[in-house]
Amino acid sequence: MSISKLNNAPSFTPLYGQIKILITQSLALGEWRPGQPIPSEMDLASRFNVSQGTVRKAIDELAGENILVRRQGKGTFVATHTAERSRYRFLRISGIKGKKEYPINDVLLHYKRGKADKEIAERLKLKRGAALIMLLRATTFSNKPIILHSIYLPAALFRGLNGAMISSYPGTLYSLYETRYGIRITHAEERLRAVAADKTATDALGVKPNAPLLGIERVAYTYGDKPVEWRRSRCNTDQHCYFNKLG
Amino acid sequence: MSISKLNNAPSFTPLYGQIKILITQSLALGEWRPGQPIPSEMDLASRFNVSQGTVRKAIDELAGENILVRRQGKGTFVATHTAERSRYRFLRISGIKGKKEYPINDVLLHYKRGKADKEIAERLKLKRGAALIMLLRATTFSNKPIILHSIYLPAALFRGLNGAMISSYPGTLYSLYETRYGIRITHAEERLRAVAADKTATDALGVKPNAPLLGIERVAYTYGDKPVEWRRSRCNTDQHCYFNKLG
DNA sequence: TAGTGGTCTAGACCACGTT
DNA sequence: ACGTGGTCTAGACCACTAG
Repeated sequence: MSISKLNNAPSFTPLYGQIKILITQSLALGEWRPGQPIPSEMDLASRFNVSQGTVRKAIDELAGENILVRRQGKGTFVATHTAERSRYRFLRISGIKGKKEYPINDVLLHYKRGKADKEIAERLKLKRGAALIMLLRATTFSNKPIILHSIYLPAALFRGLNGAMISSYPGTLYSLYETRYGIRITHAEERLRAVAADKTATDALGVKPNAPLLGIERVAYTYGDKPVEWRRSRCNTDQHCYFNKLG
Repeated sequence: MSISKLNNAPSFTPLYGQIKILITQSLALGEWRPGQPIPSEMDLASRFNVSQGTVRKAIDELAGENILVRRQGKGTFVATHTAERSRYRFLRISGIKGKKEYPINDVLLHYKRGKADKEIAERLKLKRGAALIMLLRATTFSNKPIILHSIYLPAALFRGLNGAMISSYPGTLYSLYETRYGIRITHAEERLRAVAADKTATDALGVKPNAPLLGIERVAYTYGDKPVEWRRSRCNTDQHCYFNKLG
């Protein structure tokens, strides 16, 4: 009834914060899988010897971070990239006009293996020269290639991954990471700039040389702020743009 | 003790949601001013005839939306753009290298009045031809102009605003809206794309013609999703970029 | 009908800032 | 010492889903 009694010291961590950490650990260890329900609030309360209200506050925060999803009357579930709903969490580009629904697809253009240079090693917190998987991929709207992605993955985390697996997989890439490798992307950081189209981009996107493109660098993380993927994307913003809300 | 009893109907609004609306109304009407404290949770609880916990939940959400700011031991305050802390809430551009602190300033280049064309009228929910104030403004980092803003304001909301007021004001533009006109920007939506530099941009930013620039369109809102400002910005991203977190 | 999350209450106690 | 927000509890009742 009071882990907090062990914690009168300088840095005070509330009970619900400790519960949050315990729940996150169970998630990271795979005790509860994406898409599956976690135990009810009452069950967790008795398991951790706290009140339902304390568990509730921990779950509230995890739900706010899109780690868990609450469904009234049904239970609390581990968030998953498989749900169609979450497609736009990590795809902030959409069409500029009207609200037509575009069919969105991804095409794998190139697959190879290589080693981390200084920049990628820094971003992914790897050692320089660590083995990487490198993908070149295009996102199409209405079958027109709009975004070109150069994607870099630590080979150690994705053993056995190959081009055929990616091409044949029906969902998003993050859904593949989750279902095939148990790696759930929880959050990401992006840096945007305007760049001139290079040859790779003109070929893949069908734009003129030096056309202005929206350049996006992204580091994607899993539980515990562990970086898992780095990508550099270039987007043709003639008919599409990047949406953002400032709160 | 139960406004909610009036509300067994199809759409159910919890008590704390109603309290949230009441608090927001007091804010919009100026009963509590930016930077000032609102009444304590206990005071509000007795004022609204609900428990402290219900007021607490309402305030929690408003604090999550950056409408209010909690300070333990001191009270709950109306958020303000005057605080240095909030400078970066609406400025997502920063330097690319190291973590040097750049002196950031704004320069007014041009001031005029005009009428709303179709696009601006739509964005600001005005009638076509409504009176506007138009600003051309540059944001400088280390005294170098990096971002050029074309800003459009409904003249009806900013009576008497002129170039001298803006140039002599020491804080951010949103701080000026707040202190001089009682209009607090609460949130905004942005659309980003890559564009080629036009003459206005080459002159103000010192880049080559057709250089790729990051184009940002923003609609800024006050309480009740009321649009108050529209701006189109162009940013030189050679040494700076736009940061974003995806949750 | 039973089980889940969602709301609301009342009260105790803690952490923080000010007086 | 006092008042503020922050945490935690225990219990009642509501809303939603499913068998």
